[in-house]
Amino acid sequence: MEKIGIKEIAAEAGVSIATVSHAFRNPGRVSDETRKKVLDAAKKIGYTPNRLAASLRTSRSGNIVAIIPDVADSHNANIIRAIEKIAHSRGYSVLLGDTQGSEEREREFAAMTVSKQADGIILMSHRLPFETGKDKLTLEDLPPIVSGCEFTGHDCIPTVAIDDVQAAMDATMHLITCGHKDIAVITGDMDTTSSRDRLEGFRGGMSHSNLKCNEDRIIFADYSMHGGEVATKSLLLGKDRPTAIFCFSDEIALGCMYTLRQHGFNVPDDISVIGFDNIPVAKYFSPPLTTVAQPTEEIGAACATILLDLIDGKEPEKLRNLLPHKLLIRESTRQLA
Amino acid sequence: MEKIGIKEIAAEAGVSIATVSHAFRNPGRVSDETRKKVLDAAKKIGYTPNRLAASLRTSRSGNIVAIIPDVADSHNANIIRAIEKIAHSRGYSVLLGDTQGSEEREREFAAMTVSKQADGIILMSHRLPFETGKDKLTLEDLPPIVSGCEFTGHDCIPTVAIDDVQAAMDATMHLITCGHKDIAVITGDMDTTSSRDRLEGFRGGMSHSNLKCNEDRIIFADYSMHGGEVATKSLLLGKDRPTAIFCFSDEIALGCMYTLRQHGFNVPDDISVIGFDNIPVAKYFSPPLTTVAQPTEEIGAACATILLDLIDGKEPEKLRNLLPHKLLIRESTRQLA
DNA sequence: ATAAGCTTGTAAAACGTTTTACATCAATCT
DNA sequence: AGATTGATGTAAAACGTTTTACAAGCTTAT
Repeated sequence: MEKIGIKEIAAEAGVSIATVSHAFRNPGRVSDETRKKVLDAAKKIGYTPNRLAASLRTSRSGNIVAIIPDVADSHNANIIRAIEKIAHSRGYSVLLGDTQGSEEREREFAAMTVSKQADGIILMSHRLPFETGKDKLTLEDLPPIVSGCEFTGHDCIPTVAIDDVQAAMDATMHLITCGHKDIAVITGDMDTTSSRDRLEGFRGGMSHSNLKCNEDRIIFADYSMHGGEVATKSLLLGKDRPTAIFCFSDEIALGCMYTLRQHGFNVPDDISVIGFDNIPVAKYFSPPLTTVAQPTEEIGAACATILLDLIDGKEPEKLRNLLPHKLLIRESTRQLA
Repeated sequence: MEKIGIKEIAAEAGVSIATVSHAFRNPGRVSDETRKKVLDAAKKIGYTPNRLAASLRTSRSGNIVAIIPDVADSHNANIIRAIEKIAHSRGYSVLLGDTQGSEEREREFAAMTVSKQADGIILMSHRLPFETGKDKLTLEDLPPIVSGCEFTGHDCIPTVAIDDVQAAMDATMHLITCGHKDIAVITGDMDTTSSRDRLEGFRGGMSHSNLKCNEDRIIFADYSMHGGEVATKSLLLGKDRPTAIFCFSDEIALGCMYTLRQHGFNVPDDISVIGFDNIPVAKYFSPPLTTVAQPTEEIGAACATILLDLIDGKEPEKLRNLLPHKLLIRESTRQLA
């Protein structure tokens, strides 16, 4: 299997390498006749262009890197899948940047844009993975980047997310409407803006209904089933019980419901539980989980679309893209008698 | 922000570009003194090597591509995460190849090795993503590749998986030991070797126990919650019910249990359900799912390790790497009175 | 018949590294 | 002293494309 490049097919077709390149990239530039000659030669010899060489020349890698805390998290995985779908359809590949929450790894992955391995970044984190001298950044200071589901605090960065404050308020109001007054919260990682916003939404809902928000009822966890498990245990240590628990992710809710069951509580008879995200398993759970659905498919697609447009030099129309969420009332919450 | 490459730092350090390259890649090749000069200059100017250029020269992209049917599938996602972890630790990045089962996309992703975008392939599919003239392949005919969880039928390809036949037999024997005689099966995609092997294991377990295997009790589905849902509905159409259902994945089992519940059946009181994979949510489900655990972390790690060794030119010790599975008896199966 | 304008093809310079082969110099050996 | 060796630095050739600037030929307009 000897090397086979543009040079070999140029020889085969009896033209120059420039012509071969044009035949592929720039069809209008050559006559139909030569183009056919070239294409035939390429097919005959079995030629596949070397993307590395092309990338080097054009300084476009054709890759984007997705920086995510955890691919195995159901919510993230669904977003990633949507990202990959769009990227692929536009001829890009996606590099997986699973960080397990480590800022160091976020930076390593982000650095792929400077080493030219990637043309842009989709960032699912609340922090910017760069040393930034200044506070006030502009789009020009950064490689093409869009952030998903979290806000970095730099408003020059296009972001796609839902309105977490409003969504959390909706969830809270659902509980309150059901007659719940003593509501506990299990947050995600409070470094994230999503958790902070959701907490703000919760507080808003409570105060809007003139309900007191008992600080002891706010348990801090991280976004995982195990986090929900631990948090719920600590919640159950106290003497009295809340009548409802608002979990800031579905995974947390699953861990929470598991622990409640273990301690002999029935959901929703004894305690109502509401989740957040609407991961695929939520519907199938027992009881089916009431939750606020995020449009994961659309979020991923929007992230990818905006990023690729950015790479193509198109300014994004909006910097702040808020997609609609939706409260899904299933069977893990109930109307209080 | 002007271009900054090896050339600029050579100028800054007052050496040749060859020396700069050596200082980075080949420290022993230059004196400590010059090395320091170079490194200082690099740090001062803020230099990051262009990986594309290096890759072109060395014809090593530093990427591997993971070809998976669906990243959002919990079992796959966990394997991918393990792959990424090992790859990253060895300086490689992983390109996401979500195929949604499409052979065309499998081939597109596999072609990345010929276009030099990737140095190797981790294949989680039962079919080889190449046009192969011959039947009898050797390692030399292929780019570096290892297959995970499925067998392609070409035994020159290193594979890491569990012993699906034995694992399914273990699951079946558990059910039989519990006193079940009328056992239904919901398979995954029967194109896959995993499903075929599991079915074989099931049959083996039944016949080993002198139980008749009723073909009507075998329902074909695909590996998803929805698949489990549909299959279970069809299973419930018949007059009599099996006392146990063996689902070929946990996701199928979740869909199955959901549907059983919807039809008023209690698991495990009315019907026992056993899954396969031990995805993270299995433990948290209600009832906690009895299942056969796959060592996902180890599978992913082994795939990555073997592939990277292969890329480095090391022959794999074994072509067939069977990792141990483990039956996890939880609460979705019960002893028949 | 000359100029102007297309169309089509090409030579050659990039892109930013790595690596080979060679040059230089000092130290060591005979 | 001359030869050998080892350590260190460098020039220059790759790697496989894309793209610019130019050349050649042909058509059309004047």
